[in-house]
Amino acid sequence: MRDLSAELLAWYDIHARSMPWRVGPADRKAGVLPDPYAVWMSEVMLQQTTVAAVRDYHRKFMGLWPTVGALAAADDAQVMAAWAGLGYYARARNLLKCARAVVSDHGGVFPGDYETLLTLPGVGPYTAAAIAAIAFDQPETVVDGNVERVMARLYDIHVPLPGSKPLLTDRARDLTPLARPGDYAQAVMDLGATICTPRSPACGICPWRGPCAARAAGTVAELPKKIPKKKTPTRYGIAYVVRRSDGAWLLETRPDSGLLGGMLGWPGSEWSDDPPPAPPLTAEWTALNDEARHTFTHFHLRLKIMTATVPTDAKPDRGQFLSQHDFSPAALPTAMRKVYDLAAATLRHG
DNA sequence: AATCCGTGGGA
DNA sequence: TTCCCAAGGAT
Repeated sequence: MRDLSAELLAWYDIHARSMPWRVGPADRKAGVLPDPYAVWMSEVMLQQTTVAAVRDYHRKFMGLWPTVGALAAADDAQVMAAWAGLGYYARARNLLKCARAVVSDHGGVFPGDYETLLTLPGVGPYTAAAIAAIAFDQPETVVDGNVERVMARLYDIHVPLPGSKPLLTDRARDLTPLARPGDYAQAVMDLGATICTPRSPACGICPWRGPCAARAAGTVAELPKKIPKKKTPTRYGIAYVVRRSDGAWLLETRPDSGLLGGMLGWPGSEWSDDPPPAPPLTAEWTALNDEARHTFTHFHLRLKIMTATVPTDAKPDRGQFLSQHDFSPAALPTAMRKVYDLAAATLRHG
């Protein structure tokens, strides 16, 4: 078989995407490797998340916590607030766990081998391989969504995902070169992100157009096959936005596990499959006409919003008041921020 | 093994 | 509007 990796690396030398946490192919050839901490940070943020969304967050985190030691010593709530809006909040909790494990178990230095990386919280097969290859030039094979798509097409594999993952991983591993493994890992992903895209791939300018089996078979557009997913249900709930007369907001920190775990949010009802009953007519509550709508990975959410203003000696059963000074809507996950955006207009007072 | 877990952009 | 999708991991 021809050395496909050489053709891809030649393409990468010209077309590599530039990112703040990356070291370009020219510098890498001169022996320069990126900061493992910055690479790890980028890889965790990039899990199921677009490069465009990650850029600002990566810059913010590296500015606030420039080293793994600084992050390990950070306040949990500040890290969660900084992550707000990026999604998949278990990543933020594991980010802290991982930083503290690196400090306590590895002397504050990121391990460079796949097996050890795999033991760290929030670091799975993909991320361990990515850090080992990109930050330490170890010949590990990254298999993300891009690589799965590229392999399925290159070898015209019609077995649907996720069942085909082991097969696609084997193919990807066979292609991984011993030379320039870090560049190669980034090259395959760049190819998938810019040429071998899910819709309307640019096969005409693909460095692998010659050996691509799906292109020869005319099946590129239908690959990779995937198990169809069921449609997302809708759930309903009520959010209570309570403001004290001194301007403080009533908020609660959600439990560490589950949806929006560890994040700040409004007290509210459970979210159920049935629309909530009409609110009882009382003088104290204001029911907003608009409801907050938000779509999570696996369900749509519609939240009725009830607002109230209470005196400074009010004693809430749930949550705690955050002063105007301490509260920022930017610290809320998006679903909760949407509630704030709708409620705040009715709760502006001196 | 299958399910859970966010978000924003694009077709 | 609706659906798909993006550098997955934990349970």
